[in-house]
Amino acid sequence: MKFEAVTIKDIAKALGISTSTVSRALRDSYEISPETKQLVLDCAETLNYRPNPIALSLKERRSRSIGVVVCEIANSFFSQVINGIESIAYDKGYNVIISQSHESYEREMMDLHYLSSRSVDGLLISLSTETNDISHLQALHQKGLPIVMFDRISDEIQTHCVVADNFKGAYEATEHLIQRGYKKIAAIANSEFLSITTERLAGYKEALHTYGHKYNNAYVKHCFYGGMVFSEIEEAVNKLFTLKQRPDAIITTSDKLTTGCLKTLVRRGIRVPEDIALVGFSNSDLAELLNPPLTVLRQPAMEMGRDATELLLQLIESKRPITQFEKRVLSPELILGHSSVPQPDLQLIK
Amino acid sequence: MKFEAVTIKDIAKALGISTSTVSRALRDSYEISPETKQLVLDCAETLNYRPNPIALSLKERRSRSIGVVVCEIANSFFSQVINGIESIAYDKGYNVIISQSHESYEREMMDLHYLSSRSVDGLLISLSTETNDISHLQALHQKGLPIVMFDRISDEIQTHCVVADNFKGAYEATEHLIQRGYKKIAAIANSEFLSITTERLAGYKEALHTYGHKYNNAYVKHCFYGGMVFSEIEEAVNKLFTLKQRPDAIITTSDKLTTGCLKTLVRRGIRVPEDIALVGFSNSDLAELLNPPLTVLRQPAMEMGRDATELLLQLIESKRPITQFEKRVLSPELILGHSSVPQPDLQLIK
DNA sequence: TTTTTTTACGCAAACGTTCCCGATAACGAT
DNA sequence: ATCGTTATCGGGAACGTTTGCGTAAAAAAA
Repeated sequence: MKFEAVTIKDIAKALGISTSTVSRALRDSYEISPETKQLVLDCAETLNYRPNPIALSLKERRSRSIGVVVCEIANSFFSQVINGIESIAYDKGYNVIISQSHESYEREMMDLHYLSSRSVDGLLISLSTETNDISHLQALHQKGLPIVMFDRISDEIQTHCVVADNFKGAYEATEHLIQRGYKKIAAIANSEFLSITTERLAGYKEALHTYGHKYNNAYVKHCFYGGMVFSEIEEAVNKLFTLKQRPDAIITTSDKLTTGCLKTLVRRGIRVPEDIALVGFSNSDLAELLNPPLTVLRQPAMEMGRDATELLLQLIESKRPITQFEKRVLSPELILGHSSVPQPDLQLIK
Repeated sequence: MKFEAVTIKDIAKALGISTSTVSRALRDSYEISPETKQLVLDCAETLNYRPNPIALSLKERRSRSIGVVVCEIANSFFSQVINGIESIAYDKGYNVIISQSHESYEREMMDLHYLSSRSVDGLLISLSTETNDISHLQALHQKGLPIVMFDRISDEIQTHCVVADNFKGAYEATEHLIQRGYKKIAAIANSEFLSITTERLAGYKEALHTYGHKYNNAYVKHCFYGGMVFSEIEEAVNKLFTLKQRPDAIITTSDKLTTGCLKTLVRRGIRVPEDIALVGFSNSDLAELLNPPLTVLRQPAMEMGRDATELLLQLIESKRPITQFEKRVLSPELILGHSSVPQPDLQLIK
């Protein structure tokens, strides 16, 4: 069932020379005569020699692969991030090993353990919604594993980070709703553990404050599993709708929450934006095709992936330990749809 | 920048015994005394020993990793397949390396070369839309690399396959449109190279034939890049709309084509299903939220991934060469939306 | 007691590669 | 003739692990 790969030994044997010579010839060392080099190169060609990356990894003590931990691939934002990661890694000859936490802390730990046992050279991670304690990451980091965090970060680890300007995004989305005349703006957010939750809610609150709206705690609902469990969103929406002061707009803080919220509203027969407006973070390509076309905050996902990977490779390939860390903050983009247009205005559009 | 991992040598040195003893103790060999075993185990524990998988791979000549080649991760169908693949691989201790062809033949070749040089133990692949010649795959297969194909397969390679019942799916979708009263049903399909194209169009034609509709060649448009190039879809739609006998329904044969087609129609201000009906293959979770809610053919993606992985691991772990190959055919599911409901019926629904 | 068996461990090779040290030969300089 | 250079190559250790074989001591059988 196994096919025998051709090694430098085979070339050496075929040519009657030593493996060291073959190795050096292939690496174009100066101490090999041009003739021998050519001989080796030709022989390697005809035998279809491929260097064994595993032997190389063992020798050089690096695997030329990086680990990626995200909560879900089947999520527009993360799959776009991965595209960014891949594009850079591929160019630099690095292998990308992707694993999903499925928003589970336990699973994240397993992934991390798995990746480190696979001896990846570095790690890109966006924390799971359940993750509160990051001592497992700390441990890896202190052992010297280069780590770059993106999107859902933690400042308990001193390293490079790449995030969207969550505060600004949420601020602008809320401001947008206010300017459109909405008065009672609710928020459905992720787990309180997550950095994005804190930052986005802060932007939301700040916008309310700036425009003289007062913050209502009952208007903010948290979905611990970030929408992985659908009933969570249903419950959040239900609670908002049973308030005496029913909100007239909702802002959601992540992809899954946004589409999940819309799904709940649609299934309950609540009209958007006539009954309630909706604006949310989402990187779905289908936002404009939804009913109604959604006003979304789109993160520069691909770019985030690229940036994070560049920073990681920089960390990996640096000779001396790096102590100055960078936090890149990219701007999200507010893309207008119809889900945030109050009824009178809507007539004008249609 | 590198952290020194603890090896069996360290344990051996610490305990004053040989590495072979340590190795055997860790593997719970019968020829090691219980006391020594305990000693080694304890020592490994305190030193936080982790076996080096690279050294193991080199020794055992297997990497315990499988390669996956799909055209795009950011595609509901494929990300769901990957979830299925991952779930099985993870259980069996296999690593999954994902790479994307982005529907490019050249890129697929590079991916394959990369994966094989990475010495994966097996390969799961769904061909790119450009792929016409599969001699590169043949070569790998003949060298003994276990391969399982899924979704977009080729019967030029004798191996396990996992596919949806494309014929039946397309037949049922077309039948559905016919029964709803549509008379002029067009199809927007993928590259003619792809197995799914042939099979799905065959189902489409068969349904037309069964119900006495005659097949019109002008009603079938191919998108060579399967919707990766958006203009392709626009062009296909435009051509259909310039026909003297304008079609009253469209069936699309893949996820990207389905949503791309809807996007084109929406942007052109064409109403669905009032002006034209739409049914397509899609695994998007958002189908029901679209405007209009889409009637889709949903493939059992997760299950396909799981099945394919099981078959692959079976191939990999088999002692003797396998000559009997299996082709698993799973049923897609027709999920009704509003995009395939003629106008009068639509009144009733609303 | 002697012989055999069992128990418990070590030595060393192997996986494919790189690279530090030599080693050899040719050649010019002394 | 001797020496130092230079060019070109090979030997062998090393990366971390497993494993076949050998062997000492201990236990069991004779």
